[in-house]
Amino acid sequence: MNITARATSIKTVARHAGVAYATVARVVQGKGYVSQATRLKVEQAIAATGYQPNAIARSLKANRSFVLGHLLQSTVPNPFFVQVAAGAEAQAHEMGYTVLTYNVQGDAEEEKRGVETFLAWKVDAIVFTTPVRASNVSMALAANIPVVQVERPLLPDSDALTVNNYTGARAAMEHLLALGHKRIAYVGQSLHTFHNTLADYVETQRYGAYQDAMRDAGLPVDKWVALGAAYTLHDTDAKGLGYRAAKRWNRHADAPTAVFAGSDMLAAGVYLAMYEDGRRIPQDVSVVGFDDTLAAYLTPQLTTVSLPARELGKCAAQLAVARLQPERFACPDIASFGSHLVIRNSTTQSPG
Amino acid sequence: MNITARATSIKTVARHAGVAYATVARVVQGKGYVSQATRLKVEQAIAATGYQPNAIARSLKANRSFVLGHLLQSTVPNPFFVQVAAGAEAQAHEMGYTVLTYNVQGDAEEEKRGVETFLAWKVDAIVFTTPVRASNVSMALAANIPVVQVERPLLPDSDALTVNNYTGARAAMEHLLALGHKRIAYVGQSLHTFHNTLADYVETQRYGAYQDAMRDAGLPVDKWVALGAAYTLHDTDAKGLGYRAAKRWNRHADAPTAVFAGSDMLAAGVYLAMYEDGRRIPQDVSVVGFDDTLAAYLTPQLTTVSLPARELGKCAAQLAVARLQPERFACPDIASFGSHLVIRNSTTQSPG
DNA sequence: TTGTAGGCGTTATCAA
DNA sequence: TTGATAACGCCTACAA
Repeated sequence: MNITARATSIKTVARHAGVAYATVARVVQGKGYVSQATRLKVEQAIAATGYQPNAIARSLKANRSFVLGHLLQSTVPNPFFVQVAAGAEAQAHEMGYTVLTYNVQGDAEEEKRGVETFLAWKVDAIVFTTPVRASNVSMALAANIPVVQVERPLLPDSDALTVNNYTGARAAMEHLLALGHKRIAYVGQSLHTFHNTLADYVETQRYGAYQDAMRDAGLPVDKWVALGAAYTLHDTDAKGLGYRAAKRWNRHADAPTAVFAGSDMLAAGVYLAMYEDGRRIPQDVSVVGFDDTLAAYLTPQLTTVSLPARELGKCAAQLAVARLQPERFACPDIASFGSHLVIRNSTTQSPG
Repeated sequence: MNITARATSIKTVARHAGVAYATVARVVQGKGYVSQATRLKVEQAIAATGYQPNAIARSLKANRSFVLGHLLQSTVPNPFFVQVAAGAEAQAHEMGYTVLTYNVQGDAEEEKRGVETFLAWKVDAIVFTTPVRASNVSMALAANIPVVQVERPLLPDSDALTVNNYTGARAAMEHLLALGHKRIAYVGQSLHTFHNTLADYVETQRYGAYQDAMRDAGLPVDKWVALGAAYTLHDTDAKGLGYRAAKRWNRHADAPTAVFAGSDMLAAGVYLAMYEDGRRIPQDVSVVGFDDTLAAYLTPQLTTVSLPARELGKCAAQLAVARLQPERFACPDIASFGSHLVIRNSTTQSPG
């Protein structure tokens, strides 16, 4: 495998067709004057030599790569970010852009390497879904290219796509309350120890909706709450926070009749604990999840709050491109992301 | 946002330091003779200007990008390929390479665009996990760069990493047989209608293990079999083939006491059907899955066959790099991938 | 309508 | 030890 063998360039084609290579360039790009006869000659030469334009050279010259860099906070086990990525790719392709995806797996140093790689390769814009460390976002911004932060912005200085998690979470709570539940537990991601309202955006909304709903219903806000790691980055097992919290609650005679879990993965752990302790879902205890990732694969299928993952990705890509080519692409509506409750079979009337 | 603003180059640094730009290049690369004094001057200039080497220019010159292109057959809903991708990235980074990941989502045309993109960007090697269409693999091979096909090779002409699915599948069957099950059903991916032994590698092994085990045990091989789509690319719902097959089987008085599902996603569907029909897992019916993706999130936790997803990715990356730099990196052992049974809580003695 | 030539940011080969 | 310069493949004035 001779790695230094170069592919056929515009020059090879030109020699083959007996024209200057500027002529080949004109044919390839389809602009500028070229006579029918020479165009034909060149096209034949291109076919014969199997010429493919070199994007690297083109990008070096144009200072423009038509590539978007997409940093994913993690890809396993929570598939949410992967769904965002799929949306971003689809939208970008439609607009003539390519997306390079870099999985950070929750590691800020890895995220730094990702940003550096993207900057070295002169991507046209960078999307963070979601950023891990604020300084990495700063680094991207310093390159003076469009930056989009999806779902959990860490810095206020760039475009950000946030989802109203409150409405969906509140709807979930109202759903449980309407079913007559009074002892409703919450298990979710703990807030950052340092005070960063931007970073805590999502958790604050989910947990806040729980607190507000309970308070408004005249129910205790702090009695059944477990905060911790809602998404375990490296394991693939339901026996995390949700499992442990539910096991603990189940030891009480007046155990909760409903659990609102801050993620589907936590809900899966709650399922397991309930199964082990002989509490049936939904007859004995109702469960609501969040994210709609695992939900439809669980038995019974999980009532959960759905987020517009794919749309977020599409919007992020469109926003980045709109910043790059405002004359060609309109800025999408970035204020419209909501969450909504999907009622399946894990919730029912409170047993009393 | 002025997208044509160019970043500081080696020239800016040279001017800043009052040296020729070749000198800066020597400092940046750390090779060639540079006096202590000028090195210091240059380093200060680099810091002052915030210079970052331009990978595009470097790659154009060197005809070498230190980038691997990774085509993923799909990323949602089945997370298997994503796990492979994470392994490939980790290994590549260790060897000084970057991985660009391109999600194909099962679409052969999209895969074609992916290969074209990678070739245009002159990636050093291409990994298919797994290839969708043979001609796309051919296209990659035609560029005369290392090509690795992971798990389901479509062409025999390149490096391929395959997993012995038979041993794990056979172990699953022996497990069920040892538990006294006689009416064991199989639900899995249908074979290709066109005869391609390479493409059918995986399915043939899983289904073949079922058939062999049943035959060797003197049990009927064709009685409880459902073949179809084991991974639904676009939906996120358990109500697919596994669900439908189990619902159908459950209508018989002598319904199977065990189900061997060719994927965890199918097993999730089987769970749902059993739940709806009041058949308890594992007391009334045992279930075994394949892939170990959803398994630990299901209730009860699913006995399944685990594949070395991460290791496959790592090996694919190492293999590609070994082909590129045989003097620096050894070729990994590519013949050692096995599958193994992970016994959890979805299997028990046959009820009779 | 076509050809020539300069430059994008590097690296590498010569001279100086 | 340093500097000048020619590529790499492509694009684009400008000249012919």
